[in-house]
Amino acid sequence: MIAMVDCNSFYASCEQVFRPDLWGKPVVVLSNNDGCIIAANKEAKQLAHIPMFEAVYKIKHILIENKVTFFSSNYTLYGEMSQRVMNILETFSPSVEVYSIDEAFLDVKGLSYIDMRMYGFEIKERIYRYTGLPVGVGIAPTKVLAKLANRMAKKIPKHEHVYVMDTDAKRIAALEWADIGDIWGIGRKHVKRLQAIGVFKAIDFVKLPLAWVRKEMTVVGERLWKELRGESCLEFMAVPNPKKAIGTAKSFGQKLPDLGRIEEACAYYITEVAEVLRAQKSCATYIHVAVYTNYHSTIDKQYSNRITVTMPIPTNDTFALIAQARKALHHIYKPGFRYKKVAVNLTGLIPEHYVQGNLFEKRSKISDSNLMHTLDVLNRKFGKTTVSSAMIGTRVEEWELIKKERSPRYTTQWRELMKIGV
DNA sequence: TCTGGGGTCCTAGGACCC
DNA sequence: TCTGGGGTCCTAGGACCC
Repeated sequence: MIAMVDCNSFYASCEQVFRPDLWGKPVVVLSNNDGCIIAANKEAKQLAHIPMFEAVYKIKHILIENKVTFFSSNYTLYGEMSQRVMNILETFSPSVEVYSIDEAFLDVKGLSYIDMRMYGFEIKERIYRYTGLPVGVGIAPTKVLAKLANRMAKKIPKHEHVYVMDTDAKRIAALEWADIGDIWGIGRKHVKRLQAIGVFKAIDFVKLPLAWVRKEMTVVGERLWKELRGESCLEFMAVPNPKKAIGTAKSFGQKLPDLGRIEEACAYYITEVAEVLRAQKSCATYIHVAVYTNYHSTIDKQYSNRITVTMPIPTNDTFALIAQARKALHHIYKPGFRYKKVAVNLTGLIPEHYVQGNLFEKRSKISDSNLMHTLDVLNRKFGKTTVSSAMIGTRVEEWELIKKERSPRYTTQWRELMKIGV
């Protein structure tokens, strides 16, 4: 059996933990740049028609009329709260797969002597008591079924956020209950095609011939089909695989016509991704750089372009990566446009001790790992850009993201601790 | 004026190798 | 008349997830 634990309206719940005055009230969280809605608690979902991913400026009046509190996203806070939840889960099973910032699978196959429903409630209650965050727990024989059990735990009130699918009769009942689009891994496109041939419920899907599923939905669909029938196909990954790509692509706070600011933003993003790269002890072979104008705009001239460069020797040296990214950017930048976004992506990631040198470059010239290590230590201790490349410049506020309504970073900054009383 | 960001996996087709 | 067969690597595009 596998348990699936996931936090309810995670971002909104994190905000509410530190704001008792908002308990029971509608709360939404906005995307980077305060562009659209990415999370809403159940009060906000009930209250008004608030479509997820809707542009904020279009529905701002609805939010204000309904007294919905909105926050800019505060990933520092969410990441740290997530860590707390995962730490608690580690005490429930020796084998935990952290699937996303707010979800994890627990391998519970060795716990057959325990009452699974009690176990689920214990998880739910302990996490709430220790963190203030509400969670749902679904327990079932496969991952896809555990996801489904988790959904039932939350959607069917009598289950009180804990549901155990431990018999075949319960599995069949679940498949009869679930719409095809409720199944993890079946997205919009497939829902349309399935409905077109009369498949509306999960039970209809598992009755389809496997050959059809394989042909129309590839091996991905085949796995889902088998998992829903109780045959486990998705590997349990207690140890995460190293990332195959590390990238970032953020919109600017304002549109930028000049190469200078874009170069600075690009250098900054490279600095960020290079830190992640070193944290997983990898080196990158390729850098992809792309620029975009605002494709929503009807008045701006549109342009976007991308380029891939190969590093002479795979590296995780921030300065070497910035130098190459800068050259790449010069290739694709064209004057006369108002740019909205620059994206950088590192791929061809290999473990740092497997890096193959080449005859013509001296390795020490390409990378100085002591320097990088010192940089990481300093920035971790004293703050993000305590020591960084001068390419980043000093005009960060001219391109950085807009976050007007960000809550305090209660758990990671002394100056932003929660205050009680007057 | 204002519309997110970071990922994974799979397949087909082209280029190339022996 | 008749022009092989087995393979790898890479990229772009599609679909999906949170």
